[in-house]
Amino acid sequence: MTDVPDIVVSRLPVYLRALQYMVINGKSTTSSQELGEKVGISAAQIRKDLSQFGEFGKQGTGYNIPFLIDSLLQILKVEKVWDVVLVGMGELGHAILRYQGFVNRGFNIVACYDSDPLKIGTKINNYSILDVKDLVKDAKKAEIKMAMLCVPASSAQKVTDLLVEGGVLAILNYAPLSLAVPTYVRVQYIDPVIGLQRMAYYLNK
Amino acid sequence: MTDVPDIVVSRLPVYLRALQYMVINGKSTTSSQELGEKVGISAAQIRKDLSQFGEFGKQGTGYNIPFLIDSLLQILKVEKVWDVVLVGMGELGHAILRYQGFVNRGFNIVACYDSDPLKIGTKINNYSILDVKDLVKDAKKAEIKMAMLCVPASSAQKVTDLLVEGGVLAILNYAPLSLAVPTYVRVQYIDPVIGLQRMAYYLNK
DNA sequence: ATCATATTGTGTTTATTTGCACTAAAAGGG
DNA sequence: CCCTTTTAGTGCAAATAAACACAATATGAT
Ligand SMILES: NC(=O)c1ccc[n+]([C@@H]2O[C@H](COP(=O)([O-])OP(=O)(O)OC[C@H]3O[C@@H](n4cnc5c(N)ncnc54)[C@H](O)[C@@H]3O)[C@@H](O)[C@H]2O)c1
Ligand SMILES: NC(=O)c1ccc[n+]([C@@H]2O[C@H](COP(=O)([O-])OP(=O)(O)OC[C@H]3O[C@@H](n4cnc5c(N)ncnc54)[C@H](O)[C@@H]3O)[C@@H](O)[C@H]2O)c1
Repeated sequence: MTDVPDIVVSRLPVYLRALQYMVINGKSTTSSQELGEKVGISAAQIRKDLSQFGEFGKQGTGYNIPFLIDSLLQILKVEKVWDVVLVGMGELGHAILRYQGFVNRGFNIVACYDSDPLKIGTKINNYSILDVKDLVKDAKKAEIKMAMLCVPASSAQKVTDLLVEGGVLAILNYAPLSLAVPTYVRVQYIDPVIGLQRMAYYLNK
Repeated sequence: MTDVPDIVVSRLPVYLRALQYMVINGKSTTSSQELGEKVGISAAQIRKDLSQFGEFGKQGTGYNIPFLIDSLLQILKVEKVWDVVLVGMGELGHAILRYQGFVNRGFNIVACYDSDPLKIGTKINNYSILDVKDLVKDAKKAEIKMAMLCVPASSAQKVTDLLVEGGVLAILNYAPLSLAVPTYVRVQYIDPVIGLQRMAYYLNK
């Protein structure tokens, strides 16, 4: 458990999402077989992954879904809600701020920033857009560990450096470029075009 | 070249993106070393990946960036622009439709669909929102191969089945759940919460 | 109580992926 | 022209990941 491979960790949120969906559909137990079919991963793989963290199932009967969900929430450290800041209040930043799907999965946007004087001070959904100049200071003060980055590619590295200076350790990057960060900072990339290009390879022209 | 591992293909768009960014910054040659530093992948890995498709560099001098970009565009089949349909014109669908970053990377939204009678027929950016009832027929007729899915989780599988029926072979899914599709159909997932949860694991509470 | 069935957790094997290290080639300087 | 430096492409080894297969155990039916 001290040294779980990244690739195992990366699958856990997918299991969690599928399990939470099962609960919505009124199910209370499942098996590695059934879960595997839902998420497109082999049953053996799922059992191996989970075995990295303990024993959560029962032979013959499978897994109790609420218990497994709870265990995964603990493992992923999302049983409490993390404070997150959002930088870049353009088209995408607005959509993200209005999205209701974060908080019930462990994340709460607590502040949003922009550099455009016309936007700073305006209000959206109870949020006042703050000046990015205050980002480092604010993040340090509130001990913010996570951020979502929605600025144009041209300023993404600059803002990333500010986030790192402010003590942020995890960045969800929507800008279409690779970021340079210290090894202790994690980045996850959201670039729909990368997804489309990965699939285009397999199409016939 | 007939059987390149998925994982290799999945890295190519990342290389491409970094190379295109280098061009913007006025560079015309690079090395596996330099590219590797930009994207956080070892130089050896990059050389191995590219060697799956041919020889693109020159010993001693590295890679000519425009040539390598062109080669990657060919390999990924994005040197032409693919027609894509968008289903689900809510908050996110609107933001995606207005986003200008698709077409210069190989993808063009040609139609958008919704099921809400209040939305069908309304106009956004020269697009008329079409009735999802026509999706299968339209997709077949226009031989659409790619789609972006922005409907709520509760209707995502239903719409997916329509897309498959319409002949779509690649789906970019924004709904927070795993989709069931035939083996010949590819899906890429965009779920920001999954990204955040993957990082939360590494944070200290 | 016994048996058939289901299903976990895991040791072992197999497959895949990455990294290493070297050869070959290209460029530039003196 | 020769030497030094740089760097691609690649065979091989090491590391990592996935699949297999089975003992152990739980359930329910007869
Ligand atoms: N809109 C989409 O659907 C979409 C989809 C995929 C990716 N993206 C990417 O997300 C990012 C944002 O996209 P968008 O459409 O919202 O762009 P946008 O231009 O509408 O918004 C960018 C915002 O960032 C602000 N900004 C610029 N520099 C800043 C800085 N240094 N500090 C703080 N704020 C700064 C701008 O003032 C603006 O409000 C881009 O990188 C884009 O490529 C957007
Ligand atoms: N808004 C965001 O920033 C964001 C972020 C991440 C993920 N998502 C996900 O993206 C999806 C869309 O999000 P949203 O905020 O735009 O939701 P939304 O409710 O605003 O929009 C959903 C749209 O889909 C349409 N729809 C419903 N059923 C349909 C059907 N069968 N056929 C065609 N259209 C149908 C609805 O009429 C509506 O217009 C959701 O699954 C959401 O979880 C959204």
